Amino acid sequence: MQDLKLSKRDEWEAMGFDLNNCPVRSVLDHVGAKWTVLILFELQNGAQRFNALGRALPDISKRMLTQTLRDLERDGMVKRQVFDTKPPSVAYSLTDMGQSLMTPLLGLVGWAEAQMPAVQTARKAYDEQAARL
Amino acid sequence: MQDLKLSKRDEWEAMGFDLNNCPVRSVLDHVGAKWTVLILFELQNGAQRFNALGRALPDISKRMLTQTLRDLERDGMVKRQVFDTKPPSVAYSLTDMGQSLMTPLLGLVGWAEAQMPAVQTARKAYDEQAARL
DNA sequence: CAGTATCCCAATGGATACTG
DNA sequence: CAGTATCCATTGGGATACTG
Repeated sequence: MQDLKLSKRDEWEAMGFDLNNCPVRSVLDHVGAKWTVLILFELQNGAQRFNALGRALPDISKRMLTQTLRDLERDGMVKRQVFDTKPPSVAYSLTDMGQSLMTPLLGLVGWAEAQMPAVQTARKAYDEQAARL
Repeated sequence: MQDLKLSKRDEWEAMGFDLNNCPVRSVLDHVGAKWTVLILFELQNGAQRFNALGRALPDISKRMLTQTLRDLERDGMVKRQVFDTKPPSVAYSLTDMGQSLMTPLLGLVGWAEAQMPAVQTARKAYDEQAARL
């Protein structure tokens, strides 16, 4: 109980908690990224090749497709498999971890879809109120 | 079955789906924002005043605290209540919708905490592999 | 096919100073 | 106390062109 007077910031620092290197944040960042969730959902249908993914996603550039896939691969959500054919062929698929992420992610997305009418109502009310000033 | 040949992009457009105005994305954006989740968790402890929130959060600026709270208020997650005292006093609290978001959000955060060791292992392996090239 | 390499712009968010 | 107002650095991400 020696930290009774510490602020939350100090507590966190004492625990080695660092916002800029927070594991939870690194996952939330995936969710916040523009294409990650779309790619994850697409990969749920099974392994997909690079260009197939690109075609399935609305308006994603090769640049962002590569980058997002690399980020997911680095964190162990996606597996990249190169086949030594020519022309080259590369397949992307969900790892077990990536697959297990889908459960909480679907929870969040489901909530978002369910609440969407309420959100839009709230937003409209807020904006109209703001416009009146 | 007339859309058998349509790409996913075309399907989505046909359904009026627009990435830049997608309700699901607008929720995911909250999750991806730097301070939202921290604020939401803090508000779970009950209503909090502006400066109290600021003190509870590690290194958030007034600017970002205001902005994040406004974003949440606009979407109906947070309620802002002004007391006409002087000096002025303002209390922020979770709405029912905001409270109901905590369930799927806790699911995601819990998953992130549980997977964090695996993520760090994957990341280290990936980085070492990359360094070897 | 499956990427890289560049360039560039818009948005995010931090620092600081000021206010009713 | 609870904010605004400004300015500025970093980042995210789109467009385009090129490559093994």
